[in-house]
Amino acid sequence: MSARATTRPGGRSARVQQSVHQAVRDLEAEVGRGALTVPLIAARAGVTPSTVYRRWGDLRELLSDVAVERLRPDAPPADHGGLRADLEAWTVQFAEEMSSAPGRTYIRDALLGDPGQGSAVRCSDYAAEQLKAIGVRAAGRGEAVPDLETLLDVVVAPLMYRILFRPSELSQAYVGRLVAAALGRAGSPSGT
Amino acid sequence: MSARATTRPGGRSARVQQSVHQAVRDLEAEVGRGALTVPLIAARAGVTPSTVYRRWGDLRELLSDVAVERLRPDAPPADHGGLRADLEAWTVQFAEEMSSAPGRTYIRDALLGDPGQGSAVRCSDYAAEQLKAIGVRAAGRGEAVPDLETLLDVVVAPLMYRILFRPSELSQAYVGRLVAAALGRAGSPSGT
DNA sequence: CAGCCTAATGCGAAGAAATTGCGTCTGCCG
DNA sequence: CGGCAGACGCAATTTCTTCGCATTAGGCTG
Repeated sequence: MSARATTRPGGRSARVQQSVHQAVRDLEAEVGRGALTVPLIAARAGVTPSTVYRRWGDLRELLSDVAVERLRPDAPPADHGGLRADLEAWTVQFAEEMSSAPGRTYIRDALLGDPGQGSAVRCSDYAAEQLKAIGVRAAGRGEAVPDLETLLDVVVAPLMYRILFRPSELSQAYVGRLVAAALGRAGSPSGT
Repeated sequence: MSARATTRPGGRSARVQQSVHQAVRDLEAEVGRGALTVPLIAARAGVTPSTVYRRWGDLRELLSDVAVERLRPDAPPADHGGLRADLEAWTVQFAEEMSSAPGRTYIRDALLGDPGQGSAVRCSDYAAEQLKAIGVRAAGRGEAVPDLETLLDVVVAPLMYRILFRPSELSQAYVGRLVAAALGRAGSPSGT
């Protein structure tokens, strides 16, 4: 599950976590991701390596923790006045962010670092929350809304599959087809 | 791209590669995946650690290489006399293999161990080849065959997304719905 | 078939990273 | 105000990683 904020903000643990996270982000930009090591990060954060090892276990879990933070949406999905427009805009932005070089790195870090897959679940939940918000808003307008599971299957899953397994271009036309396919199934339940 | 067989079978390089791969498989079963280290593997394989580092770079790439081998299909998809039956059987088997504990481990190793994503592409190609074989056979029977890209989007992608990001149960009913969705789109092109 | 030539491996040392025990300190709670 | 549990710093030890150099295997040419 990686390290979450266990103590209140202002406590020492919280300060250490924040400091280490910041050190990772800084060093990622300065020396590149490949050159990151625990001792290096610890030195920048002003803590000893053993602290990092005890809190996060190893470098991968720490990077996973940081990556999840970066993948967290910073705002609710933009409102374009209609389900199709909202969904298209969100999907385009999502595809661009995730298929970019940094995006791919964050996804891989998030997936790789956490043995219990907790990080991966959180990533999926982020997308699900955004889609759900779009759906709720559309339902408020009286529109027929596709099932959340269907959206994940038809829109998110193909995008992520191509990003992870087939590093090719994701054309806007392709993204449009995914959205169209999702809307064509409005209301049809999927489930697991 | 990891290390491939560069010399002919029987050469020393080939022997070393085979020996190291075998050591990984053996030790994975004996001490568990988490306890694997390069020096340990090298000792078992009868080579020096530096040889492993030179050929594979690091432990992750080596594990990625081995994982891809294990994910390679060992036989063409079974023939059940019809497209739907073939597709359903293949999908069920694929889902079972990939969602099992070892399957998930191999996928993660293959996916995340290779910086160039060459391993991931190979994994995707394996599935694509199997699906293509099913399609060719069905076309020979005169059946309408779904586009390969559509199959990847509608069947493979959702399965892999759930396996990687949402470690929940993959019910046979869910697999059946995926196949049904794919057949419902027979012939409609997708593309990238 | 003999001998060269490239590339991969073995070996060993040096440097870096990971792990662990123990003492200290912070900050929460009675 | 004082105790207590958990987290951190420090330092020694172990293990992993990298690198230069010598050696050898195997392919290739004459």
